Amino acid sequence: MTKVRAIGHRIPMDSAADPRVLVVDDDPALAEVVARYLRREGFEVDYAADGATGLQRALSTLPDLVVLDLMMPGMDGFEVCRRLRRATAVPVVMLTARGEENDRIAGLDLGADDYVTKPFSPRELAARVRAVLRRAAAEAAPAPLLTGGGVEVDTVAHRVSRRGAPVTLTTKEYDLLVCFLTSPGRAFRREELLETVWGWSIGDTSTVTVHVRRLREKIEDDASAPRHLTTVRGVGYRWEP
Amino acid sequence: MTKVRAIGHRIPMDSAADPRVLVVDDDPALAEVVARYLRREGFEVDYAADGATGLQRALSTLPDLVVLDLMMPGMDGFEVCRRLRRATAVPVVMLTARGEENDRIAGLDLGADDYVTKPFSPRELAARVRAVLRRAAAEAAPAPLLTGGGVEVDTVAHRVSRRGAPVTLTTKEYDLLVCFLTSPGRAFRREELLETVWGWSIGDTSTVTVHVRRLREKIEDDASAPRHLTTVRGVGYRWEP
DNA sequence: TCCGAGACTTTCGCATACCGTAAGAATCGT
DNA sequence: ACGATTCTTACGGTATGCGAAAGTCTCGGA
Repeated sequence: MTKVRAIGHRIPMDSAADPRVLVVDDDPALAEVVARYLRREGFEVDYAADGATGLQRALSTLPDLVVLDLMMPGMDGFEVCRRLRRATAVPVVMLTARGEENDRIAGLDLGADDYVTKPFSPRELAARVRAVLRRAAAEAAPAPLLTGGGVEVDTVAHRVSRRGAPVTLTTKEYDLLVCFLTSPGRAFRREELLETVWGWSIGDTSTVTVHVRRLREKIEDDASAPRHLTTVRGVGYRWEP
Repeated sequence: MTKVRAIGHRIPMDSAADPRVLVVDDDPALAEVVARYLRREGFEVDYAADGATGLQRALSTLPDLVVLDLMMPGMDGFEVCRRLRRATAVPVVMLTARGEENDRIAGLDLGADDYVTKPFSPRELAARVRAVLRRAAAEAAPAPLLTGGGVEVDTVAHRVSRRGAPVTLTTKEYDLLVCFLTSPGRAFRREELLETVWGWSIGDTSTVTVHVRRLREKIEDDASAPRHLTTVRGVGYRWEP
């Protein structure tokens, strides 16, 4: 995972309950419309009528997302967003007036995840809210990792690390490692590896030997006394977790 | 395209033809004025004189947008809008009498995308119609806001900036960047990019190489030592946030 | 309709990292 | 101790990615 989310942010997908949205707007009529629509769309909606209240509510209830009006008396949307960002990573959707280009840019700078320009339809807002939540969930979802013996392989990012430290492998080394990690403890014959990793049905098995050696050099503490990628004499190699 | 729209709703931007608008109003004189103006503004206009007919027509012809009078004998605008929403996602612009605040709220609540209070100028209505169509098209677009590594992409405005400074990208460069930013950290094979961005199943992958290079030239501090758009040797490229 | 600018694609040469082979050294099992 | 197996190292060929530039394509203006 690349980005660390701040403490306390609930991830909607993880919970069975509906995603909770906090709407902060000084126009009660608008907020009411928005809230009703969002509720019908399956969100649990809370409401605050000004910036200070909204901030406090957000920090205490930790909603899944905050809909934030930009122009408010007292503490405006900018300020709320900024303070919110200090403590949490809760996604924010800004409501801005049409054509406030500068405000939009500044809003992005402050870490708003999306913006909707007034006038907007509740349907549009709901769509944006859903999209942002989807993105946030995807971002928080950890990448599937192959692990074993202090080695981690992120097959999505195509990245390898050993005790947290990044390791650069060549294609063949990578394929070999993945092969071993998907079947830890299993002994692979050289011919088998040649078939699986190289796609050869016949060939010089010393090729495997050399690549295993190179792989050991990168992921073992002591390549001449391997503890994970061990030799099975007369057969081939095996990964010890 | 990431989002599936409700059945049968044409997306105006996708079609070369003029957007089709259905006007539903029980006042033929008013409808005639509106229709004529909208036609001159480049819309294809259909007309229905009452709610029931309008609903049926909307469901059968699937226009790009419906202009709906609120007060009608028989089935009123509320009811039409509600039933329309059950089956389609077609945008709706409501025509309401002045000062009917409750109606306005209820209309939006039912999923209307905008409202115009009577009396209105045809010009104003046309402007609203265009705005709603634009929004509807934007709503169908993928993740509206993408950021990572100091680069910001506004997919709504189709605009890219780096540390706040605007950057102009060509189409392919833009598509590439969007592709990377929607899956940061993920390693893309060249063939994959060729498939996703170019739509080719086979082709010369050096095309990707060259475009990636150009993209680096524009968004990296030092294109020869890329920090975000990195090469994954033997595989392709990856975006580091 | 023709032309030109910009965008896109293809080609080519270069530098480098990678791969496979071979040959000698070391190690293991008996 | 001895043969078989594995390890280690070195080296040349090759694939890969990069950079530059020439060759197409497309679209808008004259």
